[in-house]
Amino acid sequence: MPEPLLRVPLDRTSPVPLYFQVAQQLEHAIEAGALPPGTRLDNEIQLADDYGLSRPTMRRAIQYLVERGLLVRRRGVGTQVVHAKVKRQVELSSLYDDLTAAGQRPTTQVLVNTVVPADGTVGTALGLPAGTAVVFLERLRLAGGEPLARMRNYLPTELVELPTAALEERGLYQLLRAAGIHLRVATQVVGARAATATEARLLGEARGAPLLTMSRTAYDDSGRVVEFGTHIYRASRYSFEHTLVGR
Amino acid sequence: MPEPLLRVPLDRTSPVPLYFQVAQQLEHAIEAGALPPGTRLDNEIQLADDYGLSRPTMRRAIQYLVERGLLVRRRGVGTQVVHAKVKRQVELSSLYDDLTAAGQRPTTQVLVNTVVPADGTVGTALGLPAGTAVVFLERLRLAGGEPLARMRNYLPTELVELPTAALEERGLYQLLRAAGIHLRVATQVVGARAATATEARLLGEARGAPLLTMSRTAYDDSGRVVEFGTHIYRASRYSFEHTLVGR
DNA sequence: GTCAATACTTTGTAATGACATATTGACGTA
DNA sequence: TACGTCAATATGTCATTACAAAGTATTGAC
Repeated sequence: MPEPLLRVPLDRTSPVPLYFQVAQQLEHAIEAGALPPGTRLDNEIQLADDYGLSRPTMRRAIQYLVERGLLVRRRGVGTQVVHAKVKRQVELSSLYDDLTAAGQRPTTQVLVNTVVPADGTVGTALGLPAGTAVVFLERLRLAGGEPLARMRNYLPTELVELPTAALEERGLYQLLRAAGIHLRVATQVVGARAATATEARLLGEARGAPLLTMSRTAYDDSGRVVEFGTHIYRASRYSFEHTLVGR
Repeated sequence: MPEPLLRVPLDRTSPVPLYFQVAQQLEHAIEAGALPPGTRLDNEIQLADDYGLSRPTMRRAIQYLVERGLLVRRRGVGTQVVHAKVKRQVELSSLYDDLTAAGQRPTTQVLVNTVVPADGTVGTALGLPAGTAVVFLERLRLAGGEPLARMRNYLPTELVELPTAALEERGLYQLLRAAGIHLRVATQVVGARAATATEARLLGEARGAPLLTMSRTAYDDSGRVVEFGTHIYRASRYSFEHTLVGR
């Protein structure tokens, strides 16, 4: 199958790496339907030649798309398009970011912003002895005027200043980033349970209504625990969606 | 910080790639605590030299661990250990595999194994016109003798033979793999809702009890839809756990 | 005509060399 | 002392080359 892709020439003066330029061009071609699922790409030597690149650079571009689930490669066979559109890799993002990306314009009510002694669960999650003072946030997140989630976060006190006004304007992760804290890894658990009376009232659901629960521990560049959160979402208005890539 | 790691020499005759051997050694050292979070590794040139490898190979080993969230690199600074233990990357696995890996010994009851016409939802998910005949499976998964999930799967008829006896012995994904079908990409949505009376009875929960829901569309090597499933899990006994890696 | 050995294609792994760029810290000067 | 500059250090990008291994197709023998 020939590839008469009209290609934008690469910009070697750009700070954007060549492999990334190529990967993006391919990704656009796939998303635009120019390379429908099942298409076999030329072999990497040929492609490298077409683009005027070396084979490692071309491989790197292809590898990037393989890892994102757009392409599949098999030795002796070739490279094929698997999937036209990837929702977005599971990534370390916040609810605020997700909603903003979806054009939802989220708002936040800060219910609690104080310092409390850590209980056992919070202590172990943050790697601090129980009883240590930690920042405790409780926030209500709304989208389109409707309550969506109640979020509870615990952070080490010395980490960053979090004024309530700022938290009503921006997401927690945005504020952390602005403070030069780079989140790198997180472990999270997603489950479900029934709403208590208080939770139901807050979220505008019936008592006993099913809620999605998510608890997350997020780590820094340097391995420090930055944040531990336990959140509840209205199951009627929210779900977690992502793309998995195998092998 | 020096690195007097006692290293197993690399096996150049092994079919296991050198970069992977190195990555595993580092991973073990990190998990064993020999390289606690925050440790700065030697620079990659030094490391390559220590192992007797070229820089690209050493880079590849490090890169692998960076992508899994164990290490962090910053240009001009160096490579640091972030996190000692990674739960397990979010991967394209089946409930059966997950339970087996956790040592739970799952069992399966096949409730329905038949061919039905696809309704609208199933049709669009599988990319077939509504009304097309598709294989319909309904299975009850138990762990430790207790019901855990009810799973409904829809598959194209021509894909593979799925005898009920085989489905009681093995997981669906195992059977697909055995038939030479390589799952590559999947998109899934995790939510929650209340159990209907029938569902509650089947799973041994009270009516209205919160359930975790997961629907997944899984794709082949070549981009074909292999399977569409809508599953419900007892929230009291199951949750989704994974590690996210940022940036 | 069938089956097995072989050749070819394509990706996978690895080494070597070169230059670019971000970061830190030290040094020197105002 | 404060600030800017520069050097040292580390990772990031890219090219070139060679060989290994897997999968497919072809060819040849029986």
